[in-house]
Amino acid sequence: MTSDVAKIDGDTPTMRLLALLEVIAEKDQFFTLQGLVEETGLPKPTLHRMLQQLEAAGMLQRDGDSRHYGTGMRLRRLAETLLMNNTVHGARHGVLSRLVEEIGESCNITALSGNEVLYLDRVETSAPLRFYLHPGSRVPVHASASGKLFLAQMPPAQRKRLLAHVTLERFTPNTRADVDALEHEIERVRRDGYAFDDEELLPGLLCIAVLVPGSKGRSNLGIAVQAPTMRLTPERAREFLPALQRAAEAIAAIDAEAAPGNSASA
Amino acid sequence: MTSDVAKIDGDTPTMRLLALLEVIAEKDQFFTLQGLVEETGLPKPTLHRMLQQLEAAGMLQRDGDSRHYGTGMRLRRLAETLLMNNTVHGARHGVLSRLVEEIGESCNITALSGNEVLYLDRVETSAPLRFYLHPGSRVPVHASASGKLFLAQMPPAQRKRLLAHVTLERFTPNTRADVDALEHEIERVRRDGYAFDDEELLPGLLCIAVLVPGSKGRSNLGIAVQAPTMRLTPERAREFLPALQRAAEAIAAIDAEAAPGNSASA
DNA sequence: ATGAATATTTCAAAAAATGGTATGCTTTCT
DNA sequence: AGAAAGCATACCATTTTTTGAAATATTCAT
Repeated sequence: MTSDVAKIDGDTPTMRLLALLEVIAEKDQFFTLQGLVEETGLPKPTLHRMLQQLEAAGMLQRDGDSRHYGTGMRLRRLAETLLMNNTVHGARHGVLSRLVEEIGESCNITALSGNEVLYLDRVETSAPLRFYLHPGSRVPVHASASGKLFLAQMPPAQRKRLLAHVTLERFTPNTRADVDALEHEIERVRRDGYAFDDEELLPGLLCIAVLVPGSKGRSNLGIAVQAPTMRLTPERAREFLPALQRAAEAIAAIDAEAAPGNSASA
Repeated sequence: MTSDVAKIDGDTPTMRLLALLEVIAEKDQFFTLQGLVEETGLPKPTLHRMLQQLEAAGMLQRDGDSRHYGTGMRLRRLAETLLMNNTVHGARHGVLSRLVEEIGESCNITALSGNEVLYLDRVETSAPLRFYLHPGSRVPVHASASGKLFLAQMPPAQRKRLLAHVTLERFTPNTRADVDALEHEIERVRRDGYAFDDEELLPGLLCIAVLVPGSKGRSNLGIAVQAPTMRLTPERAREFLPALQRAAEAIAAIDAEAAPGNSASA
């Protein structure tokens, strides 16, 4: 038989529950306890209890007396409510779309998450030649434009601590793979206010990024343009900076507006 | 500011988590730990742990070193997947099929996701000439009938924020590509209770949509008919309204079929 | 700098989840 | 109809997680 199963192996009950919800969300028809047991590899009594709880909570619904489960109204309403109120993400996405339209290359919004740079959102250019990097993926701090920006604005102690736990892997000849080269580069980034990734992660990929201004000078968001070196040179990339900066400020404005307790209006 | 809050008092960790997700889903702004403490009445360390776990799972996302949380990509994807798949073989799909059979044109169910309209489900007419639009695709809010309905029922502040960050791209001469024209149209839509898309997105495509009634007057679901202008005029489209409305109510009824006598024991 | 507000860690007690095994209910095969 | 098989549900000792008050650390405002 097919082994394309999606075994669940959460470390904690919470993780298991979330993973289970994801499995259930994929279902386009009613499902059974037994089916889930086979699909997830979880013990039957455990799964039974989880489904029972979800049903009691109104998140699932059983098809009559039968043994078929489907999504419940509460779960559907949860999903709808979530998407409906998700205006911050929508607004950010809009800014990103506009930026891509203006400069004609793929752009993304990044955040520092742990020791890595996380792609929060991305809009692709319509040009046929392009790198495919999905939102949700992660790249190392030392080999990405956004990562170097995050490092540059960090207090030295914090940067040192972070770098101590990171392997400076060399991906290409351009990668800043030792601390001295990286610190030197970071110094430059701090002075300039923007960062390049000039084929430091992937050969042929050029990236320029700026920080999204945060509430107190510190920010965890970056915005970046990525393009093949075939189409984009560092010189021309620098011409994108005003547009990038404008987009960054737009995103900062959105976030400030959406942050309760900030000294803005109420 | 007194106790109109939605205290959480789950009996079990699972219940608490689900209730927490619901509270979070309601947020259209970033939120803080402290804010949730006050809103839910849960002890701070407990809540802190829950948020930490959700963040580690990618369900939430923290805005910098700051203390603001927002929804994470995984949570949004979960919601979208759920809404997408939930309909394909479900009762909603049946309603849609019947509607298509009754009026003879392609119909779809839509939802607002972020700042775009998401096609949840679609049933094609059997007529040979037809626009091919798949479920899962997205269209801009300002150039679709459903999108205008969603905008029309939104609180003005939320609509303003959404529109502020959307490019009102002009797809055709009919596109409402500036805010004034759009707001005027939205006013009309709110009055009428239905919306047209009269070749505003694609030349030759006419669309009429109504909202699926939601629980509190607000809904995130729309249902729409789409047809080539060769076959359908706005006048004739209006004749579909009773059938559309009936279908919308049928879908609302399906979604509401959670029996009220199911309060948790315990 | 100082104090106030907030986030995070700690830890022992309490609660819940776990899953092998046992039991009971339904369907299906002969 | 009866028997066998498949599946859902109950049981419960053990393991694991959660809990939340108090303590500590951090950040923010003045």
